[in-house]
Amino acid sequence: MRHLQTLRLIEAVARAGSIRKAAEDMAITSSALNRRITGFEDEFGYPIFERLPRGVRLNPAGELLIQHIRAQTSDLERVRGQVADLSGERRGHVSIACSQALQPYFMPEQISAYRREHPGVSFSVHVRDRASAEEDLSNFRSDLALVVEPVYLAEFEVLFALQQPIHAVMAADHPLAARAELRLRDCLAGPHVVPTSPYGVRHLLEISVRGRSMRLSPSLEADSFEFMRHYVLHEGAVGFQIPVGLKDGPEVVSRPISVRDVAPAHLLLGQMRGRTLPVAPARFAHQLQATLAAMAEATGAGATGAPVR
Amino acid sequence: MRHLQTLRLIEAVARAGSIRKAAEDMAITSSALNRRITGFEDEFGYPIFERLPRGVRLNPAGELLIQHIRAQTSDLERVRGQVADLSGERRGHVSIACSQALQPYFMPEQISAYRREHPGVSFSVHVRDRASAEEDLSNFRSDLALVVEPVYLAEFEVLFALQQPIHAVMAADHPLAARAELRLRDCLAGPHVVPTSPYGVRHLLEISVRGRSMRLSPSLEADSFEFMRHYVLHEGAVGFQIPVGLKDGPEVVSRPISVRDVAPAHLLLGQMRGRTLPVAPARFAHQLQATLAAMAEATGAGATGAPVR
DNA sequence: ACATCCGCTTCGATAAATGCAGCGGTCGAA
DNA sequence: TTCGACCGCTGCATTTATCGAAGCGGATGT
Repeated sequence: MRHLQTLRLIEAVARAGSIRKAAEDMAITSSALNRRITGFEDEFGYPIFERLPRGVRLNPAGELLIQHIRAQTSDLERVRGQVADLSGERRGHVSIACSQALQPYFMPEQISAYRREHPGVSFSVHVRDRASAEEDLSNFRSDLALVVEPVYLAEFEVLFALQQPIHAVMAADHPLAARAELRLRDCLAGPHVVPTSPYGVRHLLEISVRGRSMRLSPSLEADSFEFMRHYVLHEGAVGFQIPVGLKDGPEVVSRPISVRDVAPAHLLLGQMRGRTLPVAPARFAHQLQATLAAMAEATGAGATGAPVR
Repeated sequence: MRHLQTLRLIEAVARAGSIRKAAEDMAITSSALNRRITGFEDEFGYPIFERLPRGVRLNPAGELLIQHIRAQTSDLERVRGQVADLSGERRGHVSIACSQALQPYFMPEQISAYRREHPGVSFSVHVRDRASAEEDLSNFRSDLALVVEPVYLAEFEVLFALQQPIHAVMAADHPLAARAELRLRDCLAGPHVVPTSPYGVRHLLEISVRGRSMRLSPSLEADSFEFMRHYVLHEGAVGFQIPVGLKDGPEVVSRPISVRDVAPAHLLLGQMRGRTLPVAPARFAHQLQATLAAMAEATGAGATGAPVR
């Protein structure tokens, strides 16, 4: 799309922070790029960058504009996908931001299932904590987000919500593994490992201990659930995770913690508010909804859905 | 905005129905225009026009694209307005589709009041029947619509709703003018004039007589309320209109018809669903809401509002 | 059969964008 | 303070893209 070239260049400059750097990225000379920027500002009527001694930065007008540019670029992609769709072929790209819990089992299964039906659709997966997942949505870096306990719900339009009780994760021979359901107090009595604070599970644990006679005193904090899942084997410690990110094996098992102690985690599927998704992301969202609804059905957990626009 | 030139040309071709005609409209040669079209189709990946013996027409892909183009053009206008707004100056353009009833008094007053505050804002007013007003919204030809009894509410997002009882319009010396409230039967007993069928008032009258022992037998049908308002003077007939379009004078007066006979008309202010309005239209919508709410307050009529996004 | 209108192509002329080199300025380290 | 690095910006020659004029072949309606 050549008519978008100037807009792409503007975005590159905003990203690089300097015209010369952006020029290198985009493989043109800085003079040419500079003239395109100033030329655009002239016909736009207002400057969009403020000139600093060491480069440029978007001014408020530029922030407004860059948002438009991103929306516009992504919308053209949506149109192209719809056109491809009515030519019979389903192709396109799905970009999804998701919590780490979905990394090992859920997302790989879902994506490969979708790609079996539509091999022309490619994916990009961004593992994000709950705050930056939403940021990805508003920057059009991701079409969808599947997050545990999102933070700012302003720009986040919920497509489906599923509750999952927090599970304790431990070695199969851990004493607590004998029980079917655990109390939080018992989990915290021994050595335990918890995620770092940006994560939803940690957030829920913090809330649970607050105002009670319990305290998190983790022997290990980590931002990798995968790491923690392996670590519990070595120290006989207890970790925490939601069931969607778990699969009991011969070595590691998980047991639910009573919802009297820890509120269930909300797993939310969402998109940017008001945006019309391209065909492929919309259909993939449908598939996710269906899968999550089936999981809710199976476990009796609360779930609510909304149609994907 | 030069980078939009190709898109504008595409729209011109779609409008003109032929490349040569559009070329003349846009003051370039048909060969240049033809190359831009085919060039765009090439990089877009799909043809967007179907070639007919006597010209071209958008194919389904083109319909999708033209919708994107319109949305994109209008959104850039919105951004520009917001930028102007944060530079202190309020300027921009408001395009509004409204029912004929609002033509003589309401809209002129509202627009001049707004322009007293913001002289930089220009307006275009399109008088539309209730069906085509909504069509205007979805084609981005109008930012706002203020319509009596809209038809298809799918793309129409209601910003404010006001109920107004139908009034009978007649000469000041008409016998019925002596009463404070009229019955529909009395109005239809003598000669009466009614709007043509696309209009909301006619619609409500049709519903009222249906299934009762009354019948519309208009001595005159017209699509101009202004014309009808003058006509009642000559024949001693009764016309129908909602109060927002009326102002009693020495010659012509209006009297409400009992709501037992005719349901009140719904006067709806709306925009295209999901669209973010530019600053000027959004503020003007606010003003309209306030005025309509005050009218509702004064007459005790039902009204509901929603915030303009 | 004929004139008309259409989309599309060719080709030389024209206008626009680009690369190159260089100017003046700010900043941080020597 | 000096010096080098990096910045945005600007003339100038050159390359690249775009345009206008003319014409071709096909479909249409008279």
